[in-house]
Amino acid sequence: MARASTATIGKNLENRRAAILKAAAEVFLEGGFERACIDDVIAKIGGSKRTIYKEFGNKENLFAEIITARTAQALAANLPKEELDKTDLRSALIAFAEGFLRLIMAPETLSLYRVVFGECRQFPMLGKSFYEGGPAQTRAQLAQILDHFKKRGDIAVSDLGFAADAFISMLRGNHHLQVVLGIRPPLSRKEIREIVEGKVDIFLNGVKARR
Amino acid sequence: MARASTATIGKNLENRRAAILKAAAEVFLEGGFERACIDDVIAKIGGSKRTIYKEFGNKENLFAEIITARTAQALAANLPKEELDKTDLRSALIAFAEGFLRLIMAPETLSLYRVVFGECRQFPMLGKSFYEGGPAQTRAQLAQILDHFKKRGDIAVSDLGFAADAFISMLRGNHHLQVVLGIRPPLSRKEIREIVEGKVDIFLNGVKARR
DNA sequence: GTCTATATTGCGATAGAC
DNA sequence: GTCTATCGCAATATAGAC
Repeated sequence: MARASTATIGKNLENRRAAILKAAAEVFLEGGFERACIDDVIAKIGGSKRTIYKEFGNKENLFAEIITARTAQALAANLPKEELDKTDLRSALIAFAEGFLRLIMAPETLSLYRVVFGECRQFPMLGKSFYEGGPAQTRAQLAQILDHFKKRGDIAVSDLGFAADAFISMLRGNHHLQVVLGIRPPLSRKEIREIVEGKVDIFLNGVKARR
Repeated sequence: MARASTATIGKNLENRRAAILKAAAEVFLEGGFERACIDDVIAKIGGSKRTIYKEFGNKENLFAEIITARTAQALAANLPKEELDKTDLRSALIAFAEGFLRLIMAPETLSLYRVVFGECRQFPMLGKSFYEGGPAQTRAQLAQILDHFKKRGDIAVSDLGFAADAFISMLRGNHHLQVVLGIRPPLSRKEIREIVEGKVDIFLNGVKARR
């Protein structure tokens, strides 16, 4: 669109590549692949389209690099490994759950969700790399935590992968759906804390009345 | 793209409008708004683009009509209302859950998910109408079911909306995520049945060992 | 059919590393 | 000074809304 006025032009190749990736991520994550345009990337950082094409070949490659990089980054920003020996099951689940909800409520994660969902049909590798880099890792981490407490005798179910799946998806909840869809703002830390306690209790004890 | 050879041309305006909506739905749900093109709609049903623009004004209106219609349709195809008096809590939840999973695993529902997620940022009303027409209805239905059994004393939690949310999102699970992302095929009826039983048991009893 | 948007390329000019 | 990446800008080509 408009020319860049005070453009940040990278001095050498490393800076340049990084600047391109950063600006392009903003453009692609805002509107998805088709709506994104190379001129808008240039408008953000200045310079020549030629450089982008020399470095990435075409629009698809640039897009793919951005999505995989973002997925990996979300992974890295993931939940801190607690010392499980010093805590109990309920506290461990609460800590895990709060970290997870904060992660999926972050604006960058939300954009990633929208774009990957919207583009996974046209770019099948996106769905795969997103799932492997994100949800699969989260599930594996939680399964480990559950395993720790199962060995202690705190957990009664046999299939921990299944239980981890159940808990994680329960945590996402309609809240996450609403936030992704843009019909309510991301949950605050306080709201997260309240929701997490309720869900952990359901996960641990169920809703059935004890007779 | 290519011309339609044996095109189904509607005789009157009603037929024509319906034919346009049907063909356009396929085009829009396959690739989202930007990738969809009016020429592809015409290629499916024949006739002139002028008719489409006369009837719907522009691409956005056509898109919006399709999405709201599809959401309403998904709602209509929703879970059958059981006679709750003749069954028990566990059976009622299983029946509800199987209906829900079959619904969200249907190809048309999956396409709707992808497109609405991908476009909700650019068309905020999409997110709202989708949520209100789909997940909100489902949640309300389940809350009613839970209320019935709570009055019977079968359920111990107080916030039934919260519990309904927890159960529904637990049902979606990573399976739904994987299917939407295209990294595994939709669950068969048999797989649904097995998964549902496990999740219902977690929802009712929790995973914690009873001491 | 008209007109705009945009991916992609071509090429001479330039600027910083050495 | 050379070298090389990048720039700036124009040109091509095609798609697609209307």
